[in-house]
Amino acid sequence: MELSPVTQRFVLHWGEMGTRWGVNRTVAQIHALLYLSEQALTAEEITDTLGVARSNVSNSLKELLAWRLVKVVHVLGDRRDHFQTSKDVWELFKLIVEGRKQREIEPTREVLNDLLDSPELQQESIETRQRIEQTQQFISIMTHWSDEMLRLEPETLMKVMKLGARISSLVRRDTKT
Amino acid sequence: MELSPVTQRFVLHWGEMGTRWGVNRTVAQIHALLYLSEQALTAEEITDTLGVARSNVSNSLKELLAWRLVKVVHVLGDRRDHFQTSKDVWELFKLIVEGRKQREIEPTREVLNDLLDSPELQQESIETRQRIEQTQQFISIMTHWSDEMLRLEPETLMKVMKLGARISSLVRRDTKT
DNA sequence: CATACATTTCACTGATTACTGAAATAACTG
DNA sequence: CAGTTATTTCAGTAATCAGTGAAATGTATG
Repeated sequence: MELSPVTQRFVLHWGEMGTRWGVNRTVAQIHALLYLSEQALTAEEITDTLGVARSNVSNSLKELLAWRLVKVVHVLGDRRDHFQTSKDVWELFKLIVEGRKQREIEPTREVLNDLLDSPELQQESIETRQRIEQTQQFISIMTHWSDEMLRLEPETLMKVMKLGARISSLVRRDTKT
Repeated sequence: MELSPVTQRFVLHWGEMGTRWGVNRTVAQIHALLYLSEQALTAEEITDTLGVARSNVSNSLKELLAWRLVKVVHVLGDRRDHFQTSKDVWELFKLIVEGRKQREIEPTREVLNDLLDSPELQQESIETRQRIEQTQQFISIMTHWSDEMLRLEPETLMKVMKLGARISSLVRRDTKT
């Protein structure tokens, strides 16, 4: 499959950024490709379009499936798997945040809890103890809040965001009572 | 400088996570060390404590300075630079979000704007054009919103977060009028 | 301004991660 | 169930990134 100029630039850029986003180039390219594609694509088609090894596509798709960013669909009369991603930016965003939370935050939270439980903690200065505790609390509050925000209806969330900083007046009014 | 068990585990873990957070191990370790340290430390002290090459510390500190996570302070009667990081989780969080926005989002926003401006765009299907446009809009809204949120007073932000999902009722009430 | 100390640069090595392609396995079809 | 097509595994290679240590550069002080 030949890519149009715009699609090609989009896919290549997404690939470049992939590294910064914590996934490799191929994974990001495949996701970009599926995102712009009208139909679900087979691994073979992806391989041809991107010009990478078949096995690379296979592994990358597995990673995208693990992130739940891509799912398998089937086409009548075709035994091959076809792959598809959501076209809904919000949905994608949620999945990405969720994934990153699992990989980038959860392990740290566990370690911090562990440290706060450990008997050696008593040997530390008050400052250190406080700092670890504050870090742990901060992470808890942030993850809890982000969970709640992502559970809201997109429209509601949109309203909240549109409100922006003016939220502060609302909050002040609300908590004053 | 010898590290206590708790500090050591903290520093090592922070280092491990560094890679997932987009910085290398040493950078993350140094940051962790400064975060728990009562006083500002010299590059030499950091080198000894972490057991890495002096030059590695130098480069890592430079990276931390670029993130503005660390700053140089001076001690009377000592010509060496001493390095310090904020102990305020909020402040650190803001700096990290800001840095990641610059590195992970800004380039994409530019490319998308570029694509939307390009003459080749006309060759694309309506669906593709819409998808790119939605992506661009989404990024704009999100970055603008996060900018505003991070500018709020920590206490205000705290209230907003404590409110959590109940924000939706507030918003509904507010926009109904 | 010479010396000593402090810091950075840079070429190299080591470690990690991404990708390939052949071989193995699995899944469907006549 | 033999043949065909689809998919995955895996060992090897390529590419990238992290870290080292010697040499070069910079900077304060007697």
